[in-house]
Amino acid sequence: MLESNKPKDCQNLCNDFHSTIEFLGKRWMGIIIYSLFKGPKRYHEIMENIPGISDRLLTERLRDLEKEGLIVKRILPTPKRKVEYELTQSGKKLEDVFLTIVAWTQAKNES
Amino acid sequence: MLESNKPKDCQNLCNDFHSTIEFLGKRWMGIIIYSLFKGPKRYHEIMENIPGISDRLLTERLRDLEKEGLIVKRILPTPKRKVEYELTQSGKKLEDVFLTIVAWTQAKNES
DNA sequence: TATATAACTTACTAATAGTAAGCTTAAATA
DNA sequence: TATTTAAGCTTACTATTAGTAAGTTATATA
Repeated sequence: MLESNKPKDCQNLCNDFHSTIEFLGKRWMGIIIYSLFKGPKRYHEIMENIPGISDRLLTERLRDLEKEGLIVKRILPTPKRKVEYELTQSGKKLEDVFLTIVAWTQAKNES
Repeated sequence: MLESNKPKDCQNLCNDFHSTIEFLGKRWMGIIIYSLFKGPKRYHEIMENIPGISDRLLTERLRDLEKEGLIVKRILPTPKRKVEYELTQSGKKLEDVFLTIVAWTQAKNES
């Protein structure tokens, strides 16, 4: 997904930016990642953290994130089926990006 | 737009992040802003910079950006109708965010 | 006068998101 | 033992958003 739909005549910087923002910008994507910064979470915990999201889309986004290597899914061998999602190293590094976005939003709302 | 659809039980940081990413994450939004970092551009110049975008969506996004105060539209009094779009102070400050995204993408692609 | 270009607008189709219901496995409770 | 409840999905369908194609207005040039 990060590979497809590349604009053809803009530079590399622009390509890097475009592919990433089109992926991270899909509905709910950002906030799903955001909710995992504090540590691994179970499916229904993520749902509870994100009012308004549907289970269908949550599943779809989690698959996208797995495919891109930003999260890992772990099925725990505990009684009562337990599935956990955790950010990979790559995923965790997005925290910088997210903090910059929050800072920008706050600066904007103050002025 | 930055105001609507707020999740109810996540903290302020999370609200700030959510509203902003849902706005910036709309299709083509990021790359339109990106293309204006180098300075004001005319409608068709933006189009030429962003292969794949349609004129309908470009117009729609430019209106959204105006409404949020991230760009200004300027109709120049030159012969041959000339319209220019320029980032506001708020808009220009997004460059930090964007550079962090590019840096993250490059780090990811290298590893 | 005919054609071209800039910057849109409108109408319509295709893709993506949202809603609602159902499925499966296991544990908890009656 | 039978029934209910919960987690983690899947499927089918509707609504919203994006993409495509054509039309509009005003000036400019051949």
